[in-house]
Amino acid sequence: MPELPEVEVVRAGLEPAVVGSTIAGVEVLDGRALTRHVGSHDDFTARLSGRAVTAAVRRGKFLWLLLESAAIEPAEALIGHLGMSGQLLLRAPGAPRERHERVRLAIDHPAHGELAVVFADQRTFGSLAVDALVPTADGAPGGWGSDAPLVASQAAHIARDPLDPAFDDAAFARGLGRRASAIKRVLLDQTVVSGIGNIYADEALWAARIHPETPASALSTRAVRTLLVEIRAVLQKALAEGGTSFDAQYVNVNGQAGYFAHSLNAYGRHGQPCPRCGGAIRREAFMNRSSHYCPRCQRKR
DNA sequence: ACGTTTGCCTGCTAGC
DNA sequence: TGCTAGCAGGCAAACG
Repeated sequence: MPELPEVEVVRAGLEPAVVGSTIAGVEVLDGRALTRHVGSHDDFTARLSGRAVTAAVRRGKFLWLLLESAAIEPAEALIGHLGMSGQLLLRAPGAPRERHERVRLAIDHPAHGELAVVFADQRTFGSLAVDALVPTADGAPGGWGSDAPLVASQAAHIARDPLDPAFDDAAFARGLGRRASAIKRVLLDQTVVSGIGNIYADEALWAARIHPETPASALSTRAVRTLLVEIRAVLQKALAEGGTSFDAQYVNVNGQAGYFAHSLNAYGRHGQPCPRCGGAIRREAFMNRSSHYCPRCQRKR
């Protein structure tokens, strides 16, 4: 389940291979991978063919490759979202098809030669699109990986993520204060703060000792500050460990799993002892998914 | 056969 | 009356 740390691992892995390369060929094996592309599959292919890649950028869980744009205005990007099970893999040219392979790009790099960039996705919630770039609202860089104050239009409504230097802590606190919804739902709302999914929401709330159903507006200033500190800590630790992998669904660009699953304190640990107090971690249905928390050290209200 | 997982969309309400 | 923001529920798809 790729969230910010997993997507950043993918971006960082892609960056040295694709920046400076030219897209030499595009194969669309399954059109469902292009559901977010406005235009036909042929249009997608035509817009990418021959284009040079100048940067690999990420905001929250969105990833985009800036495309060189001598004559094209506004400038464009190849934007991707991995959804639940999407993978971007670097392979040798002519490498055998991946299981659930949807799109393959052939790239040519002046220093590294030819390479295949493969988009594979079991559940097809992920997608790729060629998208126009728009100026950022605050004039700051669009995301990690580029200084350009541009963001892919499909990611323009997505808030900055908590590891973004331009993330506005005060605006985050004001946003929580306006919302009566459960804090967990608000953390999962990518227009409030991006990059957090079910795993890191549960982990950050556990670390901050906040019950997932606490109304966001009921949190004290101090609790909000603690929560933000813990969100950043868990995201950074997961990033350092290469992300969280439970199965083959999340891997880096070389197909390798991450190690953060060993560091989880709450997520997926229902019935096991809370590492802090020894009480049993509880799992509850919430928003069509599961919340994992310690009822003893994350008291409601 | 059903539960699991994700972001996003839709339709509703409240308030200015 | 019309707009916006907040809100909650439900959807898509594949796999075990």
